[in-house]
Amino acid sequence: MFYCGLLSFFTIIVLSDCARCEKRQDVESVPSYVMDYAPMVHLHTADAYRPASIEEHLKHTQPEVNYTSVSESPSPLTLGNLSSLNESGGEDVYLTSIKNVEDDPDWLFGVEPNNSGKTEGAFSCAVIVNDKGSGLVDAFYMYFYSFNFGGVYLDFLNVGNHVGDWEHNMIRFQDGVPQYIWYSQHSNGEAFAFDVTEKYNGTERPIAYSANGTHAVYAIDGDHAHAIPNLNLDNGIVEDHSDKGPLWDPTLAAYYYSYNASSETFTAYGNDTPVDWLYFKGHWGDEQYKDSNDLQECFLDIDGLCKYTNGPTGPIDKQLDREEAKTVIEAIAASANSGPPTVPAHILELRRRIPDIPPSKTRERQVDHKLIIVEVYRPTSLDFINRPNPVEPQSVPQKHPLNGTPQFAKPPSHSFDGFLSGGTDGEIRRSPKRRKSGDGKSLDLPKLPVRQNAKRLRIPPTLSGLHQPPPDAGLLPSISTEQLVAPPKHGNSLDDRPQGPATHVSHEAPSKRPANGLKKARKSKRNRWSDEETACLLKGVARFGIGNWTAILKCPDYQFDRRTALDLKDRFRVCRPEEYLRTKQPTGTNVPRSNLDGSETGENKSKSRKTDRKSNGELHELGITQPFHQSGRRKRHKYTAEEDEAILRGFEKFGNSWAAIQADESLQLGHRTSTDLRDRMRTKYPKEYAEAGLAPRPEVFPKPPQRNAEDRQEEPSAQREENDESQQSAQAPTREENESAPNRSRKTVSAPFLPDDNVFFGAPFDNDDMDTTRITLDRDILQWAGQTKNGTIDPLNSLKLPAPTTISGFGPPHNSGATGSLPSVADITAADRGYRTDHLELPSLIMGHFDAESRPGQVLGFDELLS
DNA sequence: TTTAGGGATAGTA
DNA sequence: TACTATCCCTAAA
Repeated sequence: MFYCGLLSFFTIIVLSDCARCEKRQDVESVPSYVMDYAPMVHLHTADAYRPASIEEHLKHTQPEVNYTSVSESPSPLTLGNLSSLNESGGEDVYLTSIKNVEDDPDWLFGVEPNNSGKTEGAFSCAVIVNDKGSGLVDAFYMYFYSFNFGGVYLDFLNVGNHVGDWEHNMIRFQDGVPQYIWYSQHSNGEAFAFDVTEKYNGTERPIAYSANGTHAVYAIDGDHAHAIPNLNLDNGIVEDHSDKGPLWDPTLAAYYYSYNASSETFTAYGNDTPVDWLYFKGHWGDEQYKDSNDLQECFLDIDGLCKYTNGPTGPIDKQLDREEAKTVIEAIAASANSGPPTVPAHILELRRRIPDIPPSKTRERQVDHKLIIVEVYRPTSLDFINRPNPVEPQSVPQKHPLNGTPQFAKPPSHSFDGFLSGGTDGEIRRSPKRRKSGDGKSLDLPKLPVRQNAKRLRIPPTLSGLHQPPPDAGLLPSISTEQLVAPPKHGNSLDDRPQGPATHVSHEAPSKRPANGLKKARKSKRNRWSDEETACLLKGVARFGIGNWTAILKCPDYQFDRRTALDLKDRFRVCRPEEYLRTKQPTGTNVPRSNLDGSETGENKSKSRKTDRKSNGELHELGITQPFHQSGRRKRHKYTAEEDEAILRGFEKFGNSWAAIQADESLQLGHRTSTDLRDRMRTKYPKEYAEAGLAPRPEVFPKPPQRNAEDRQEEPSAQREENDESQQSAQAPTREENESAPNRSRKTVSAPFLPDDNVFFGAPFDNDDMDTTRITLDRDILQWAGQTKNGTIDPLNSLKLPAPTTISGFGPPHNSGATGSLPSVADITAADRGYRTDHLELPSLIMGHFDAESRPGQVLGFDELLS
């Protein structure tokens, strides 16, 4: 922190390195294996509530007992004096938000991890090491968030929100070797043999998935059934959702302690690390709001189904000295045979009022002087842990859910040591269902379940490539008359897409068409956003996050009128300027929704028309009650001169071994990914990149060539210079160059451009006539293609494209007859890549490489086109 | 596991 | 609206 403060003007590289310095200084005494095996946490992409500064949290809360401020509390409250509150009420103290939490104060949202995974400036993790002797060490990785959003159940029930949220992983080591790992989930959790868990990027560090809003920690991503605290519903009704969102490395901004269980004392590893706060016995958030509180909503007035619940207690209450296996197993076994079941009153009440709620599935037991609720039917925790893999049969080799690597193939052979006795936010809830193996005291841990949707559809080899425009597809004339529209200069935008299959022949009156068959470009008319479209956009952003424009655009739930992803972004920027700007602000800053109510005051004043901005009230009317969250995209970081220099040096040293460049410590590029480095090299040093035999990035949509000197003269000189430079440095290599380029595994074949004096399809036309838009093909075209083989062209064998049946003039091609359905190459592609399922897109005709002597009316083979 | 190819989005003019 | 830089996804080696 000290160094960061002094050198704040330094670059990201330095800051990043500083983060490592901090870590090293603070953890010198921490057992190395505690660091080496520390979890990496995938936050949920859509989660608005990120890890938060433990210290900062205190600045925005005040201690209350029974909804009344504690008069004798120290001021200010700090991590160094927090435990003094134990004198004022102990467990009854609630650190209560000073401001209305529904005004979305900044601190509630925590801090987005930076590129290094660090919550910059926010210590949001406490690592607590309990050395139990005889080589047995439990390491707790406590994660702190300032707010827990309980989620919406049954589509209408928002319950379980609370200020403050502590979750954790615990790893049990034997002689420095990790044996088991525990993931805390609500009032319970799961344990796995350490070896079977997913690891981070080639390291030994296990991955933990933090659920959206609740921050429950899971071993795999995807959906996870769980229970509303104190209420059990059928499996699947209530779910946590986790995904591979931003990576958080909790160790980069953490406090480190050892814990002596016999004396119940904490000792900091770092000299300046505050310790006192760990002894605080109270709650880290507000006490459950009373029914009379405007913020509180209890479903059917049932106390167990309230929107806001108590804030949690802290690390000291997480049972830091967990029991040995035998004790726990015996205790649970005993629990299964004791007493009649007791259904909590609020569940009975709910059931009485809602008859179709499933019958009671809980039983309460006293175990180790604690009340536990046993879930009779729903498999959770122990049941889950101790059965063989519940998802995949044992005989089926396990595959990695994402890349097929058999990381989880190891059979579950580890015995369960039963450190499950703790790790709860309150009472312990366990299932009596369990399967013992061996002597009944040792229980097998399962393999991790494989994500249900892990299978990835593949494109059949013969059609592979159809999902991407063939590099030379531009040689073929457009086959869609509806696309024969001279586009704007760079008409590659998605709003050029027709809404239906594009192979349909236009029925437009011929008189409206110029003689060359091309429609004149329509003057772009302003396409105003309708209220319906705007509502769709806002709902889409609430659902997919700021930045997932394409996902919103493609979602069939939302209707847009010829919009592009860019349009969506621009519109959102107009409707909610401050929230959009939040994406551009430094990590960790949040614009509270209270400042987004449409009023234009102070710094929030926006240029956008007030009528276009959407107030909180309007959002509420759309059912949007939560702040918009970010997409999982990393924040952009401009490359510094130092980085560029280092990349160039690295490239000279390692060539295109980007991973080696990244890993070279002397280059200080570890904060960029290897692909980032490739991208930057490709962008910044196209010449060097190309000279090394690497294919420059092809134009996504080839621009029309400069046809003659006149055109060039009209071009602004600066632009021309730029083009000249880029042509020299980044121009696609010629075929010869391609063939001579060494060590190139993939080559880019660029569409050849017509020399200046060539004739274009026999008809003169100006720039406006040139079609640079994508052709959008209906998937039926493939069937058509299959039917259109003749002696000259086999489209599927050449470009896998239908060839035009005529090239005379530019009238509608004779391809309108095929309307049958092709099952699904498009679907396969779309399903695989998340694209629309009804179209395939190809670049359209730009400048055909036609010889002036080509004969109108003749079908040319692809080879002829190339020749 | 790494790189290549190229699409998507952010940011700016 | 246009354009580039950066980030991202995925096929292929």
